[in-house]
Amino acid sequence: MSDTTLPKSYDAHGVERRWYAIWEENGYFAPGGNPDAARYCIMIPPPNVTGSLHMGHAFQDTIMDALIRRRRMQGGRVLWQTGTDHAGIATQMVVERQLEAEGLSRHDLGRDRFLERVWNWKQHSGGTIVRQLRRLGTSCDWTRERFTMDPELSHAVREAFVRLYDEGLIYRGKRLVNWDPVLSHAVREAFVRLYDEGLIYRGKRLVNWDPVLLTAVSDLEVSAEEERGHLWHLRYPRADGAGHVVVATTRPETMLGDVAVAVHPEDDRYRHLIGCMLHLPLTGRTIPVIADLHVDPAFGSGCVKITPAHDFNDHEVGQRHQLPLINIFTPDACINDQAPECYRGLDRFEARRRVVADLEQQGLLERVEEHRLMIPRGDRSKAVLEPYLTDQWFVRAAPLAEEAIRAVEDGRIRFIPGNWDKTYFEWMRNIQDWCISRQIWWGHRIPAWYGPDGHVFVCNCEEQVYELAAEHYGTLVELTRDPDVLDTWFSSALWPFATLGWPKQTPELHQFYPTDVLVTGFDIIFFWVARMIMMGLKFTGEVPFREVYITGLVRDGDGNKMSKSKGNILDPLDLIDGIDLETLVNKRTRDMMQPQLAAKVAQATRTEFPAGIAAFGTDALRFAMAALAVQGRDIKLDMGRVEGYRNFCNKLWNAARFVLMNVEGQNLSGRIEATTLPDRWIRSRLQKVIAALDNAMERYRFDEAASVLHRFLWGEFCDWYLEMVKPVLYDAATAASVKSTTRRVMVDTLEVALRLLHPLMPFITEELWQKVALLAGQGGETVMLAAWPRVDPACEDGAVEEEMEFVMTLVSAVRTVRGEMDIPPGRRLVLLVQGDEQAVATMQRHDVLIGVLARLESWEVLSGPVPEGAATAVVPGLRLFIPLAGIIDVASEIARLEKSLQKLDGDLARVQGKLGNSGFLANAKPEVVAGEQAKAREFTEKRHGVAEALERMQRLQGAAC
RNA sequence: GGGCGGAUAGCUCAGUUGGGAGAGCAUCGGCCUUACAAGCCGAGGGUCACGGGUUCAAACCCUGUUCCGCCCA
Repeated sequence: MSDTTLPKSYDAHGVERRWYAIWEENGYFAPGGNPDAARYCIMIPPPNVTGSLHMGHAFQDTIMDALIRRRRMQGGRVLWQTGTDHAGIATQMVVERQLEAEGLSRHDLGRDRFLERVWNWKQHSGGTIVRQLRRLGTSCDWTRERFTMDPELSHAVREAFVRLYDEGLIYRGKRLVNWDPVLSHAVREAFVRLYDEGLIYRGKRLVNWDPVLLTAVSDLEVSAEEERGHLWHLRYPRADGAGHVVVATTRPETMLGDVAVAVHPEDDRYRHLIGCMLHLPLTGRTIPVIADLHVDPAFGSGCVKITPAHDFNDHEVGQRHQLPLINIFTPDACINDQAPECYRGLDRFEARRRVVADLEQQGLLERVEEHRLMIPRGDRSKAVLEPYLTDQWFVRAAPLAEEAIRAVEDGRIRFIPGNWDKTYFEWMRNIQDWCISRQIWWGHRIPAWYGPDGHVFVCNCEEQVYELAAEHYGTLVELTRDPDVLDTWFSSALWPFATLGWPKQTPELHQFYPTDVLVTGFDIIFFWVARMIMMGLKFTGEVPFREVYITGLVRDGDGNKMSKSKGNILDPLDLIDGIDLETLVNKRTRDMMQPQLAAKVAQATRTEFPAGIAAFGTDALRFAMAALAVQGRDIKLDMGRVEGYRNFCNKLWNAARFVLMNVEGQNLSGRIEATTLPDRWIRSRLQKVIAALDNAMERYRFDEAASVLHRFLWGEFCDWYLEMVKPVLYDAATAASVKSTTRRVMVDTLEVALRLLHPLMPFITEELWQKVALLAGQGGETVMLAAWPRVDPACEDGAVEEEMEFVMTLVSAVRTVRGEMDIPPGRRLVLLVQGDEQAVATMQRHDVLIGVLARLESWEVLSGPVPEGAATAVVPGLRLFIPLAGIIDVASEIARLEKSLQKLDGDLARVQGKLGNSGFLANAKPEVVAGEQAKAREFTEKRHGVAEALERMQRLQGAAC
């Protein structure tokens, strides 16, 4: 047999590398079990190919892996589908940055060669994250790994697009988007009402536009933070010459695109102006004063300039009043030809200065105030976004949302914790159309072509589209393909079924769809979860998952969100492998968006981690994640906890070492007949642990699961059971059969515990299980596929647990006296007892056990008077006296007893108060009353013992004086 | 402005249909007791944010207030 002598402490690193490779090579991650076994499937939220592992992954993937491993051990046919997301903008920017370093732009290469570069990059450097994921021990089926740009998935995406378009659910339209002038493409959620039928459509709407990247961007890619700005108060003269009105704005340059001034219809200051015309300064145009309820009379002057082409609110006002749209910006946010000549070509910020200066010169600038406001910036480019009017493709979301709302209402999908359904309903019931086009190159190109007259052909297949066109025009024509690509979330929305082969009706799709649970953060309920539900229902008729477990965010030790700019990011791998301070500081200050913060970040890092971070190992990190996974709450990462669980790993390691030392080479054959109290006790406790663990896992209470296991293994198995085993095994007088049984119980309990712990701590449990399983009579290649333990009611024994409780209470009482008297553990004590026969008999039964654990010289029933200078303790049924003449510090013993008495008096008063209350006796449940009565007896008995001991001590003190 | 969540030991957090306030870390004291000093044995420490109500009984249920966080407008 293999060498079972274990090193003295657990070395996570070597163990982790070794076992993961073996698991993966042996195909343990693929769905096994027999064909009709219970199915279980989880879809991993596909991480971004350009991404790297962060704490959120460590947290969520730990939870998914624990769920998956447990189901697998239960014999289910289990699939954890994995893969990565192509992350349009992020990936395109990575490659564009590389090109920039070579002095090239994507336009120099052209679309095809650029895409080649991206694929090349993906091939060689992409997917770092899937390698990192393996370090967490995630048991996903890597043979089925998918990428959202795989040919099969692309096919699914086009198929979905065409079907939605054919049903009128996709349209093209102009909308105001948040335009990132750096990114140059339209932000997803445009704030426009549905006024058309058809689920996908194309049109001009306002979207969030990145004027640097020259694309629309989605709300997810926008981060608005409060920044310092100004509020300019401008005067617009009345056309009739009777004075002026004052409007307040944070973006004065947009006045060039104003088409009206709005006031609240009830505002007495301005009611008379409604319908009146104003001169729009600098432009020579005349605009009306209109009344609109959206105006807040309390903000600024109470008059609002309306610029429908450049503001989401104004856009809605404009629609209500049929106002024209005047777009004054080019895509890169310079002033265009719609504005007076002198401003054309100016960058928006330069234009702002010029407009303000010109107004001031004309006496039309009333005043300027300091003002704090939320400025939306593109996540990628950091450019200030502009709401911008562009042609985009949209999905009509409302019709899709109806069924998606119903699915949650009728319980086909359940959120955990449950109150997230409120957030979901709130959003779904006010859902806006989804802008799905992006003006970049990396992504799924929109399957739409335009004929010479602009007619649109939407088709899944390029050959077919020419046939369609030929049919339409009666002759072959040239077609131009739409240059835009789809929002990455469009393909993500199809992930649960596209990865299983849809639109083909594959066996996997039938077996594993709908999936069982989605584990994800609340921050993407809107962007991903809701859309998967809509698309799943639309295309498969079924929900994509039955439960959604929503996790909190992992925050740093101070409760701050982890972010690169704050420099408080922790890499899970650094907790696993450890990292020295300098490397950590470098890592945190490298490639910062705002390099001026580097010094501050470095300083904070040095303060928080003066010695760097120790290596805790994967299992410790995972266990900490589970222990901290409290529902409905963010997680403040407590390094002390992680360290504590590393210690737990070591504790477990040494417990196993001890067991192996005592079991190896011994005869372990024969049936288990748990004869000794500790044996019967630990087996009974084990059943309770199995039940509690199952219960916790079914309720997604990973914190409870972790604490049940921790308490049992450390607090019961190690602290009590293994200590109690020693006298049995080391005493030459113990019968061989008893020793043999104890060895069996010891190794069996450990083996079962390892299986229970495996979903949370896969590595150390595998390493130890390999050494322990055979000794415990368990076969099998890996703990991964060992059977999940079941409760054996025959092993449960309440009487045994009670008896053990008594022994433990007694031992603890002696230890407390020892501790408080500062008596070294090495010194053996004499114990005298006085009490009822039953308690004495129990003591006698466990004579050796008590003697060893309490470190007694001897014990006997007291006959005659209590010896002078004895410390006293009282346990149920017994008074304990420990003669300490000459050692005992009378004063401190008196203090100790007085304190004990005081506490007992308090307890007693409370209990007797209840029992003296007729209301309590009449209304409380009988078992509660009985419980209080028992407590009263116990406290009274104990109080007598303590009071007498106190008197004796006081006499002794008096005699000494 | 609307919605959701939080406030319990020095810190991070549990507390399951209302019935003697818990864990880990930190602190203090005693220990190298032959698995483990990443350990062992003890101890101290809380007006459960604040006010009112329901109840025999409230950390828990209702209500109001304060403070903090997040989402939406």
